Amino acid sequence: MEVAWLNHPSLDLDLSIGSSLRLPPAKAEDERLEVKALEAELDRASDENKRLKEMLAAMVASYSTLRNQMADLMMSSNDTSSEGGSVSPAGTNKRKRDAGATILDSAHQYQALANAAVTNGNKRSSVESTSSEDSGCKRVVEECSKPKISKLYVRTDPSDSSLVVKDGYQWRKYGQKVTRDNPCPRAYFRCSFAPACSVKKKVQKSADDPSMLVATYEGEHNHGQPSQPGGALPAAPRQSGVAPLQTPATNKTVLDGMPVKQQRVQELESASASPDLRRSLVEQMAVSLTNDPAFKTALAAAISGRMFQP
DNA sequence: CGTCTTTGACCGGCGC
DNA sequence: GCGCCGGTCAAAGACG
Repeated sequence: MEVAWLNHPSLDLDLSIGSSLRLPPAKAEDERLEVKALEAELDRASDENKRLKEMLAAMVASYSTLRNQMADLMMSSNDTSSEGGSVSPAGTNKRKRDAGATILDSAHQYQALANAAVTNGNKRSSVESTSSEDSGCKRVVEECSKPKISKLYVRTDPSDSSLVVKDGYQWRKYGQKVTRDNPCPRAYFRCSFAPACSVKKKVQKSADDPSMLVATYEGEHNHGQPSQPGGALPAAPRQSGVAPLQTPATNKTVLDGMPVKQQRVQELESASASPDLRRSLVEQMAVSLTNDPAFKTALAAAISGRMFQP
């Protein structure tokens, strides 16, 4: 992964134009006032520029750190698969699923970086995303090697012990276990909307980040989304169906790009969409956009371009 | 009263 | 074969 957008020409935010605005001393008083106003504006722009550069530096540093950690994790994963000695804190990584957990955590760290980018970017940017409101719904979907298995990462309140991931479907909890590699319990859910639906869901807090819920979907829904606008939706009092953010079994990823975004826009434009649905769709679109390098480049260009506007 | 959650027991796969 | 561990079952209780 490259950070080529950081080298974008429009990201050269160095403002050294103050000296070119000096006026001859024989100007009228109103012109002096105008010059002062312009200088004040320049000062504000310079401060803004300074803050933006600090944010960029922090983001690059975070990215470098996480990339190094990712490389370490990948190397240790290879080591444990080729050698008997394991240094994993989870103990003996003898089982195949442990290797998968390592990959999962790596993806988790990349998502943490993406979330940090969203948060930092919204502090000063004129582009605001509802996902920065920290409502516990920053999500990303990672495709797994196996078909019909998908993972969903949901940021939630660390103090919230409920393992509920609102994805628009109706789930029935049928078990809970404390696994060896994670002190947080893992909850097992089955789709309760259709009795014949074989989709299962496992939800567990991340061992590294208690504020991150990891939902693993297995199987494929053989019915529509219960909370889809216009669709039949039985009352689900305990688990308020919010937005059908994705169909887990289809392994559609929000990172894929425009087709999903266009679909979300169409859903957003639907007059029958509930406020919760629209909010969640906006959140998903924001996450999707922040994972798009082209969008980042355009955003950086817009920010830098705006600063030089009169 | 129907549905859902909780939780201990049970089952099967895997490694030693 | 035994023990560990993840996943599932099912009875009991909670809730609206």
